[in-house]
Amino acid sequence: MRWAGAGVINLKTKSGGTQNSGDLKAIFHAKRLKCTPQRLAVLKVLKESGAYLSINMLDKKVKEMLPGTGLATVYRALETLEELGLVAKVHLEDGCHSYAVAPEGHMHPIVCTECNKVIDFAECPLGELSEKLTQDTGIVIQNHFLQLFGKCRECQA
Amino acid sequence: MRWAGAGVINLKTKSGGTQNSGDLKAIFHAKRLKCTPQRLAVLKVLKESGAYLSINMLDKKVKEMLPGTGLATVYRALETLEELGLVAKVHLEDGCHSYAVAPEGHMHPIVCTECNKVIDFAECPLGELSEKLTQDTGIVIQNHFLQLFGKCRECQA
DNA sequence: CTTATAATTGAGAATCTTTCTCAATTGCGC
DNA sequence: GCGCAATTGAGAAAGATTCTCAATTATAAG
Repeated sequence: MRWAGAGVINLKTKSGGTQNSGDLKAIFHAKRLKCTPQRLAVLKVLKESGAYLSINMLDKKVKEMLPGTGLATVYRALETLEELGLVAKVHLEDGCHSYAVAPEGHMHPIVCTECNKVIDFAECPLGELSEKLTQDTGIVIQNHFLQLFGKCRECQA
Repeated sequence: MRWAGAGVINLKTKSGGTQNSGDLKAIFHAKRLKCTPQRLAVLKVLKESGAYLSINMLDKKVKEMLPGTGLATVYRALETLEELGLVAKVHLEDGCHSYAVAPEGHMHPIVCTECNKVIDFAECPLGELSEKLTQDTGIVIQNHFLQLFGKCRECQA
């Protein structure tokens, strides 16, 4: 079994957005989705972690927070939360999918290769570049995917 | 079954590097790896495609070129070719892994979201940004992953 | 050109990941 | 509270990837 996030506990690097429970309800209800304890638990685990967590790590932590939660529900919750823009999915280098709380605004993550902690930054260099590339190549750039990898302060020790 | 590369045939957008058969042999032998027809077939399929191909598409095309080749061998060949830096693995948005010939030098791909054709560009904006981010955050940036998505000229019609 | 050897392969089994099915449950508008 | 549609849990099913092992093969050495 492969999983990311081993040993990552409550780094709280990300604020995880500023929605309070009422905001969240509204976000769900706006799309006729129910605000269920399972979905909230998945989001809470991600918020408290501040790191990219793999499905398996998430499943484990969600079961601790809300015993009885099924793996399929974790998958479904992540799908829903991603559609709502509340969590972001990434592809770690080993091919394992992981998830983190989605940052607010247009940001990109720096992922610590040791502890999977995430720090987002806003200086996206792709706006200008995209225009230039469109001019040069004729390709209409629609989207981009950018992640940086590095070693965070704590893990440099 | 999901697969990328549907209907992508011989776009020849990428040169696929300049190794001739002798160079390739040397590359393999330098790491005590054998230059087998299966490995060459996988590389050839990718070179002739110029697009990101999923495992299943690759398997299909390799079997056409070299009947009898097993799926496990395609997986193993890709692993080997990736270690040698000859092919690049990507994560398409649906989570499906795909592979393309690795570009020469430091480049990033623009992937057409319609046909999966790949065009690489060299204007990587992350050198300076990485330094700045390291100064700002203390994180030592080691690596980055960048892909652009768009619609190529042909697919805009 | 043989031969010996270690790397590689094919086939299917095994494992892991993700999705699906369906009856039972539960949030939420009324 | 009631009723209904959305959601859940559990396990089955499907899909993706890796493993096992006997048979084959590329390669270096003679």
